[in-house]
Amino acid sequence: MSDTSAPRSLSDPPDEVNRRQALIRASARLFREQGYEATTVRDIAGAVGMRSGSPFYHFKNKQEILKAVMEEGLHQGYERTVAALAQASTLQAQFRALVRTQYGILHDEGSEFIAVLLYDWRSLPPEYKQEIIEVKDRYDALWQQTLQALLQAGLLGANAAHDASAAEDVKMARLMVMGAINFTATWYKKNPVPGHMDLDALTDRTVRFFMRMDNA
Amino acid sequence: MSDTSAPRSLSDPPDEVNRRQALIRASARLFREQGYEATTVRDIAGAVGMRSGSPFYHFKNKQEILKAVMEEGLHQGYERTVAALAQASTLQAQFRALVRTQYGILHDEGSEFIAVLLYDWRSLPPEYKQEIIEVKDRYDALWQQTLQALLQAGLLGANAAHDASAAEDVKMARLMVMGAINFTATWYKKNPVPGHMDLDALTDRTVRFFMRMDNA
DNA sequence: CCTACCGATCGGTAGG
DNA sequence: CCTACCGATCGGTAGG
Repeated sequence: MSDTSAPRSLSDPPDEVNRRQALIRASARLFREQGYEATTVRDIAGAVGMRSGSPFYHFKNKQEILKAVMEEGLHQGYERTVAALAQASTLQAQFRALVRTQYGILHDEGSEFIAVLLYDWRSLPPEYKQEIIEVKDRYDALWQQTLQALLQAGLLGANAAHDASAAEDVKMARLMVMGAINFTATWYKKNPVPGHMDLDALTDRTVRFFMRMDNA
Repeated sequence: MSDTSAPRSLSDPPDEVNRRQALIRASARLFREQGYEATTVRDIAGAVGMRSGSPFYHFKNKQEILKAVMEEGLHQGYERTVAALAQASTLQAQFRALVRTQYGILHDEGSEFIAVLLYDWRSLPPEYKQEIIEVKDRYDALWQQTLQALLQAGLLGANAAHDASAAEDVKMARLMVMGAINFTATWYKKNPVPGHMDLDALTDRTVRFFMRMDNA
């Protein structure tokens, strides 16, 4: 239905793609707040000023909306992470960039896609999971390189590298660090009061906890 | 409906409480697999051999079942953690005990309650959240003591204690460590193949990553 | 705890 | 993208 749409002139497609994007963004916000199962197609339609049947003009069913939200999250996350890493010169700066970017991806306004990926994963039909996992692997690979180098330098975690930082150790380190960061989705709240911890302060504390600082 | 049941002799109540427990256990398993919203009262009833209306003899609505699952998890978790801590003599042994116990609570067969608490939190009605939070605070306090001592001794995390291990630092350390552990609920799978990492191995790796080992 | 049932809602579709 | 609609299912209840 979306790959065999009628031929159209070069001037009218933008709107259709914008409506689709609006649905994805609104869905992400609603899924993030209420969960996928508790969110109604009518909720989604209403959020963008449509009637209840209209989202099915853009997606063939509700599950495809969920999949699109997750794909959008991985796409944005990948781009933001690559850009952040490119700005960092030292190994330590790279780690800080990874942490700060992940916090932004999880907590920035309008950036609810990855939180949905994490917390509504079980609602995604198995056929779709494979596709998403492949994209997610490329995303995780961005972390793997920096963490591998940090481990080898003895700068990550409580202990100096044991052997030669086996691939298994790097993976475990990534799961621990990303797990701690991703879990902030369950407890971190933004701007409740002026004095509260913002994402930069959260990044500081996180980096300090996981990475050796030796400012000596 | 449940607080004004008919007066009964001292010999027949046990069964009623057993049926209620069976509902809680079955619900926990179903919620863990499918999520609260995707689980039907009919699913729950069927899992314990009841008809669809019968769970409402034990709970006044579906949300009360969710609340009961979470309360059961916190109760069991508290007891298991206290027992594990009591067995540990050194500070390091206490940390290992906390980690291993939490992994058991999250991944042992028949122990799905806390995973439900973590992943279906947003489905719990706000009125109930307050009650659960109070119990959860006591649970978290069990971690706080050990982590505070570890931080002060410079044994936790990548850096030696900075100031005097402020309460904020202890809380942050707990959120990071428990976050990493709790997040295993999303990726760790039990006994897939003989050679796979079991909970003891997972504990080893976790402890080694977060706590200074100095076996010198 | 069962039988029988109900009102409400939900995902999705036909036909324009 | 709307109107109008449908079959299925869901949480919950009455009455025993």
